[in-house]
Amino acid sequence: MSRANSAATKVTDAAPVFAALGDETRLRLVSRLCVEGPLSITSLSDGAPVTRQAITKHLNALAAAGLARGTRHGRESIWEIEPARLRKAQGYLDQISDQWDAAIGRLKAFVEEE
Amino acid sequence: MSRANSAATKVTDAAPVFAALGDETRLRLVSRLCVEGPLSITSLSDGAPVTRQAITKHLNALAAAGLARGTRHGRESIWEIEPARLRKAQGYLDQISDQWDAAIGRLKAFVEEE
DNA sequence: CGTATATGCAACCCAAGGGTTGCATATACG
DNA sequence: CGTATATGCAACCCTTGGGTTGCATATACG
Repeated sequence: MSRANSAATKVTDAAPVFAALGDETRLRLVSRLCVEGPLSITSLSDGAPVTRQAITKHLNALAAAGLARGTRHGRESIWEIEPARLRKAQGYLDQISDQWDAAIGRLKAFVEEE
Repeated sequence: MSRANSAATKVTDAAPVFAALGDETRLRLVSRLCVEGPLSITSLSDGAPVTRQAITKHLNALAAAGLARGTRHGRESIWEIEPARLRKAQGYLDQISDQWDAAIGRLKAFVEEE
């Protein structure tokens, strides 16, 4: 089942990425940025149940995890998704489920061997 | 790119799952359970840099996220992975990256239309 | 039955994280 | 130039979460 699974990174490296995705507000930001493309901070704050400052903090958290990137254009800073890290997160989950598949395979082989 | 993507769940539902995976200790537990199969708490604690109680807490956190399940056998409780949730987490990431792909597609179409 | 092993429960500690308010700063625009 | 808009910075609050220690409980085993 594993998709093109390039990096053979240590699985535990994924923790910060998952942690970044593990917040509803941030996940919603990621989703919006994916769907609507690059947006300014105020745009992202519109309709959000929290303050603009909170949004800023979350964006910085996403940036720290390498999931998003913001650049200043004039008086507003535009944020966009960093797709590479998203792919990498998928790779991590694939690694884990591959391990699980392999374990199932070994178990089945062991049982049938009896 | 999207794999067999069954559930059309709200993306934000994924947050608790990612949050559960967003801790190095827990991610290591998940990995070990995938590779080595069902294990007892003390087995999982052996070699870990933290206390058995800490491991127990993390296992309960994984259980709360639906990622693992423990059943008591005699005097020890054996923990195993709940693969369904793992698949679901993959589905979430697929949803997000699909959205991103779609956005790219639209952008490209828009540019070429000019 | 007595002891060692495997967990569970509970209280407690402390740092991190999400959220807010208030104010400063910088850029667009008439 | 003056004003409105878009952000940045910093201090502060409070809850959550990871981790620990101490003790109770239950089961395997000689």
